Amino acid sequence: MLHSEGRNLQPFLERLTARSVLTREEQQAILSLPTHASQVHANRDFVRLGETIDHVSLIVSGMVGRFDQNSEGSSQITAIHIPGDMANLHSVVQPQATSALQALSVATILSIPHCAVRAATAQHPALAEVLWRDCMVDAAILSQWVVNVGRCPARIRIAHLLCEMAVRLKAPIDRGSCSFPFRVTQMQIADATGLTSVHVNRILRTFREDGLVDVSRREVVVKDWDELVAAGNFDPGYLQNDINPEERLRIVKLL
Amino acid sequence: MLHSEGRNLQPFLERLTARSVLTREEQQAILSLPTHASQVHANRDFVRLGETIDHVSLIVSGMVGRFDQNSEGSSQITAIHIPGDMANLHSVVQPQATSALQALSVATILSIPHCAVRAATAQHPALAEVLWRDCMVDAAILSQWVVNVGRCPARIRIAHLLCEMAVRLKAPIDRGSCSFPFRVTQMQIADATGLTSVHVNRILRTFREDGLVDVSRREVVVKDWDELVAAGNFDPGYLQNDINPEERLRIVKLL
DNA sequence: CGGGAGGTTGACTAGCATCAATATGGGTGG
DNA sequence: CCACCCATATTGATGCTAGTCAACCTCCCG
Repeated sequence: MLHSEGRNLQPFLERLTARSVLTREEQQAILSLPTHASQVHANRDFVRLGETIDHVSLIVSGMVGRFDQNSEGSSQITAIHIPGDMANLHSVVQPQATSALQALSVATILSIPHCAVRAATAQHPALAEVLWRDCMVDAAILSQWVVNVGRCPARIRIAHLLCEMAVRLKAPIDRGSCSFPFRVTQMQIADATGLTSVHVNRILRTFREDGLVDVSRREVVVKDWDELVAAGNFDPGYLQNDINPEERLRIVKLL
Repeated sequence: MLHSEGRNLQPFLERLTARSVLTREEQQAILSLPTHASQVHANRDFVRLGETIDHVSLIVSGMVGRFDQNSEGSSQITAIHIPGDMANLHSVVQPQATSALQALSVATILSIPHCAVRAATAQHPALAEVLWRDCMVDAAILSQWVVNVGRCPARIRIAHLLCEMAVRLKAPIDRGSCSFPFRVTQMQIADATGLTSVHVNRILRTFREDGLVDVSRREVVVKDWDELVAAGNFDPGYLQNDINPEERLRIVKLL
């Protein structure tokens, strides 16, 4: 447990200010939140289902999956969180976990006590709305996920996932190609898309053979971004990643 | 457009106070929200995808589906809202609709302007957290839905949907049986579960033949609740419908 | 250098989609 | 009040997508 300086919260603040307008005081309140850093290992819950927790987890490095499972025990990843994401911001208003959290590969997280977040929102009411808003973007992603899993064949589901991750990770596209680190197993892709790892493997092979994208254990190399977007029926609007400054919301009026 | 008295907001207030502690003033602020009533017809969007809206929609009677669709046009219902639900509460912080809303059969809704909701949260900061919390329950339902659609065979998906609706509608269980109004078509069930209407029809037949549950055009008659719960792997915890008063949350401190 | 997790491939199967034909029933106009 | 009509429900036949089971490979780590 290391104590960390406020600069570690900068990515989270940037996430918030990309979508909402914050005053200098509100920004300072975010940056002043107390944190302590820790490492979490892959394949081990650091938040267990049903557990009541008293802190939120900001991801600094690595990726974290939100895991649910059916009664037969087969698991489904319902969200993938990347650095800058608050993996369980919703726990501020709903402390009893309805899903488990697990790193997809080794990850660094910053824990922030609920009470600190609550104190900040009590002092700066607009922050509650900013955080609420952030949660609703996650919900929009989740909603899109239901459509993918419910109404798309495997090829589209996987292509869509790869597109979503590229956009969220802001992988720069250079002459139709891009690449980004993606340290997940095929089994984890299967859990995210509601498929089996065997089938994921076969689809990834066709992607490779078609010159669309190479997915290895450590990274994704997109060979033809436009084709991948087409293969995944991908429309990035729901990610709300490209909001112009003038469209950013301010709910409680500025003084 | 009829102007309606505050008592119409009572079901919504009850929904909120079931999970959160509100002061008398905060309760009054909810009940004083300005509304106007309207009817919406089945199979016609009353909120269109991408539209920017300036009001939220409280459902008074009937049921409303949140519709998404993939690029081939096949639609997926990502949420079913019942009377007392605010179908698009999230639009307060995210006015651009990422899903369409459509009544499943004729429904009555109360529209409430965003500005009124924002004014209420500005005056009573705790309300923002109460509303945020309500949105997060919807998100938990959505998350459960991904698991169902992604990891369960058709029989389980449909049984789970029926169980969820029974619990949310608070259908009383009498000697292992219960029934509740459910005016939806088999096609709508198919859209909710990510199946085809043909397959839904076949599964419903087996339910009838097995003496589990009768689903007609207008209502659901559960013959054997325990068996239906077993068939749907249903655990109602995620609905947070049974929170004891002492567990209700208050985030911003009471004076 | 050995072990184990994860990747790859094949053979076979099952569940659900698709297409198509017919039945039903509730709502409407005459 | 009846007849008609359209949306919905029902049923059958067939095919495809993805699951299952199983064997083997490969790479990474200790």
